[in-house]
Amino acid sequence: MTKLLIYEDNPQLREGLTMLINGSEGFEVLAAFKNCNNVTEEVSAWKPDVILMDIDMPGINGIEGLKKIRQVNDEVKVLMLTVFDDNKNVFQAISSGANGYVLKKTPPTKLLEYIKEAQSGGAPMTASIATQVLKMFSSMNNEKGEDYNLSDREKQVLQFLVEGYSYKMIANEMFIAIDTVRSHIKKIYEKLHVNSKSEAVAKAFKDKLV
Amino acid sequence: MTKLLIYEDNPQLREGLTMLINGSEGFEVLAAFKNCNNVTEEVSAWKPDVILMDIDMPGINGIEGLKKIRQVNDEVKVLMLTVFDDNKNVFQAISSGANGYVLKKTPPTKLLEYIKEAQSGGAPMTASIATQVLKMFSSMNNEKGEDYNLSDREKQVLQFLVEGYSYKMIANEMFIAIDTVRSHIKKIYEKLHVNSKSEAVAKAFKDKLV
DNA sequence: GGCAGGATAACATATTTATGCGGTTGATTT
DNA sequence: AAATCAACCGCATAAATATGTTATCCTGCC
Repeated sequence: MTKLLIYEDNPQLREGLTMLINGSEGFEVLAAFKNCNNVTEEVSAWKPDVILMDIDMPGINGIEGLKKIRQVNDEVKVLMLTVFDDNKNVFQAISSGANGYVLKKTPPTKLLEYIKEAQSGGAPMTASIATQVLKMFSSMNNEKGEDYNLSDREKQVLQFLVEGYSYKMIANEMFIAIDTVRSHIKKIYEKLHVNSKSEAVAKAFKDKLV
Repeated sequence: MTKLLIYEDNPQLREGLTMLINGSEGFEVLAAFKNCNNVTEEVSAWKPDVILMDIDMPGINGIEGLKKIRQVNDEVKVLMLTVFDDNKNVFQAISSGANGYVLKKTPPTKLLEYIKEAQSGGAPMTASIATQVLKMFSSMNNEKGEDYNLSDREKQVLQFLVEGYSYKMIANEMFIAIDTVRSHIKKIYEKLHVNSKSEAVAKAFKDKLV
């Protein structure tokens, strides 16, 4: 038996969801609320398996509600419900620990599937949402432009620079003379087209060499 | 009619997939290949709607195959097939432009659904994969952990440091004495708990202060 | 009115860094 | 056998950086 809580400000939809789910084999709605004012206490008291959370609610919205829940409970599965596949909300919800993200227009049978999927550890998403997630993901990955072909040793040295080591410390760590460290670093600067330690560090971060 | 290409090195699975899909209403396998050696030409020649791409193949693997495809075609939907939900591969595939990612053990009817979903612009993912994607997503968004409450002026100075400016240059840019720059930087180091320029720069990148 | 804190500035000093030059060794390629 | 190149090391010097102490001015706050 899958036990649910529902948070949805629209009375019709709230009733509709409750009826639908209670009328289905293996599901039970413990309670349905019209706002998140007492979400922390309610979740603690009812101990549901899955929570349906509307995103667009007056007062405490769904994202904030989700955050409140996650402060006290990392186990319960939270399925976000929304009308639009709005980029910003999707991102926020996901990074706040939502387990799934589905549009309200999802057909009833599909919704029940999604709930089951969420409960069993999946991450149900409406197709349009999933696509967005992948897009965001791939857009933030700059596939490390240049290579600069640093030698192995030079890469090691750069690594130490990034970690804030001085020449002396690097020499110690690598069991070589400080002058050799200098040589390596000079070479690194040439290859990276920079002329100071901090520029090299910045470039290492920007170009994801580290 | 959904037209497909299949890339799969295992002969049994390749045949099995082909039979399954050709035996289903509305699907047609244009061709099935055992490696990606000529993937670019093949895709250009056959113009499929969807490509099923095995990840683990000898020679050119599925990820590299995908990249080759994306060099010449951004439209075709590519569905990655894999045995394991291996973290590294998932990330690579997604950021290389895969449209979906499903496990080989997916039941036939489900697979056909996924193909349809991919074709219509969705992003079909096996539950375990979707969960991983969400995890990666939320872990990489550490919404600027600390604040260090740098003053406005200090933030400006840090910005210049990150961009590789020397004290002298910063003094010039900000119309203040070099000793004042020193003062600011000393304060910044205290607040960031570091004691060198490059450490400050590294921290600025890590904590997304810039 | 006093107090805290940010922004400004000067002075001194030790350390680190950047850059130049030179060199040896050993592995790989041609 | 000659050439190339990464890795190693030394010396010298100028510039930049790190650290300390001190002090003024202004603004917001109780």
